[in-house]
Amino acid sequence: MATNFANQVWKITKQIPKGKVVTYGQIAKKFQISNFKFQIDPRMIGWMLHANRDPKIPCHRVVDRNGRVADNYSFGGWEEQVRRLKSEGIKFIDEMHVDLKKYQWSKF
DNA sequence: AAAGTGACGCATT
DNA sequence: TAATGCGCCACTT
Repeated sequence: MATNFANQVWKITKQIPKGKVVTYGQIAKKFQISNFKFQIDPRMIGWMLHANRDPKIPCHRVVDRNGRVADNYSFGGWEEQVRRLKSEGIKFIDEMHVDLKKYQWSKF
């Protein structure tokens, strides 16, 4: 940990505004247009967050491209992730899907 | 030091 | 429309 790559992931994740979400693909894409010469896979993004499970990082604001939360969420399962998102004002289409049209952070 | 593992995404079948 | 396969690289053991 504390690799350059991990730091970037965390940095980006921390920048996600409250009440917004981003997809793994978005983050991966950002690496492509950034300094990174490597081709970054969406998998690695989630992998980093899961492997490090740092409480300081709002990883509940990261969902997949369908707006679905991670079923293997580290801090108490996906229901905990849903609970956190709801407490930020995010509404859910169904039990596990957020409304990406409304809440996706498109600042990238 | 090497191998296994993985919160995804896209193209193809 | 749903299911399957592959790509890709850091992290853990």
